Amino acid sequence: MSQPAEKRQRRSQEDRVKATLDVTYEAIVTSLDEKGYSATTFSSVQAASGLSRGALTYHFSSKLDMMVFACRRLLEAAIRPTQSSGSKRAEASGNIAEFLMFYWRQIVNTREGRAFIEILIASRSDDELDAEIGPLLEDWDKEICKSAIDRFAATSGSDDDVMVLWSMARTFLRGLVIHSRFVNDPASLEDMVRRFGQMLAEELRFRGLKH
Amino acid sequence: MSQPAEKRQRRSQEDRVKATLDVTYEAIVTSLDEKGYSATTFSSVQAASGLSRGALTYHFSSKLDMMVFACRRLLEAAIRPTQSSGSKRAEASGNIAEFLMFYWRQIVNTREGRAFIEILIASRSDDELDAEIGPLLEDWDKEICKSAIDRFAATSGSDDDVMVLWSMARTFLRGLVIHSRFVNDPASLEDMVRRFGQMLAEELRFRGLKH
DNA sequence: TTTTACAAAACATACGTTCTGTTTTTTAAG
DNA sequence: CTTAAAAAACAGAACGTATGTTTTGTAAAA
Repeated sequence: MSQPAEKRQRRSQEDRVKATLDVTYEAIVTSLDEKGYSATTFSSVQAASGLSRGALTYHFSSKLDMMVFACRRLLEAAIRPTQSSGSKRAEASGNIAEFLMFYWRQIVNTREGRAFIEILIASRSDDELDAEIGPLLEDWDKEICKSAIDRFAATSGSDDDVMVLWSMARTFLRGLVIHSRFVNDPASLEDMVRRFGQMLAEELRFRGLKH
Repeated sequence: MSQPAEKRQRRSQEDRVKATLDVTYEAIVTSLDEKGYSATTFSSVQAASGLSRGALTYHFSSKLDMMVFACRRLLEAAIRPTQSSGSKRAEASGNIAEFLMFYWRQIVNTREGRAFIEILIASRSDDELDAEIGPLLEDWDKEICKSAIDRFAATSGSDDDVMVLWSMARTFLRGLVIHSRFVNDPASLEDMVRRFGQMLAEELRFRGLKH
């Protein structure tokens, strides 16, 4: 039988694994966002990825393993965009409210953001999951607080205030994902982001910028 | 065999059903809080309630039914305490921040509050659940907004602002339940409640009280 | 005596895991 | 450069368990 020239090319093991893990990650995120944590099964990831059950069980010895893997990548992905061009633009404007809207649209209210919340909620009741990702979350939170201090200054002048205020902002945006259950209009959620942004702007400014 | 005099007394059907449903409700809430939505099964509710499988399946034709029942009661329970003595005391102080702390401690960060969040998150991915409770949530949200207008006034004078601000407060507190995954110390969560209460107090005051 | 309320077993299904093959890449000898 | 053995990557079936639901049987109240 003839086989297409561009297919069946020889790939290194490294490339094969990377491609498989990338596809798997996307499938897990999609499934978490659309079906939730408990309905994110080997079967659902299989269906969303097109991979075989064997491929999944080869790379992940258990569902827990799979979720820890996804969580690690999600944590990385939630740091990277704040160093992107969109972020820089929002930061350059000096407008805290605008930056918060960027954070809502590009980080929290995304497939990845919602998938992350599914894992967070699941870890509340799943002791094994909590034991695995708990330390990761604490470390990540500290890192986020650190980079918040680099980016923001509080009107009070206190760095502790910066950490508390930015933690509050993230807290609020995650709560907004839940609040979406009560309202039909996404615009009203963005109104709340704007409103919170105004309140936050009273307490926080970008470092190195005159107010 | 002798049977205790106080037991085996004749009860009306109505009383029997009420007792069974009350016990079931408490068991569902406990299970939702401690095990999460997906692990809240007929078995787990059975174990937490001491009831038989037959008793549960008699009153609830499906798990969905059971959750809708729990959701209805939770929504009622989330309105009642704001008319309690503790609430009145916090309100009488005229201190918005204090009232928010009351709301956090007595409503959101409770077994019931966390159980409710489990249902909210589950309804994000469960279409059948969403179809059942979606309308309930919208109605309930409107009721909450209404009573917020009765209780609060915005410094801007706008009733819409009252609704938005109090929705934001509830949103923040729900987000705080998620944020508890990142921090070990419950006190730091309460610090955030206080801080948000300060910000809220700039925008909101109790009606009928001079500021 | 009929209906309501409860009890408990039976059932099909879907899950997480384990296992036995097969293909692909790597390693290393000739 | 070829080629055979070894290892890694993948494919898919098999297994035990727990879930939601249905069914059949019993006790209490109307």
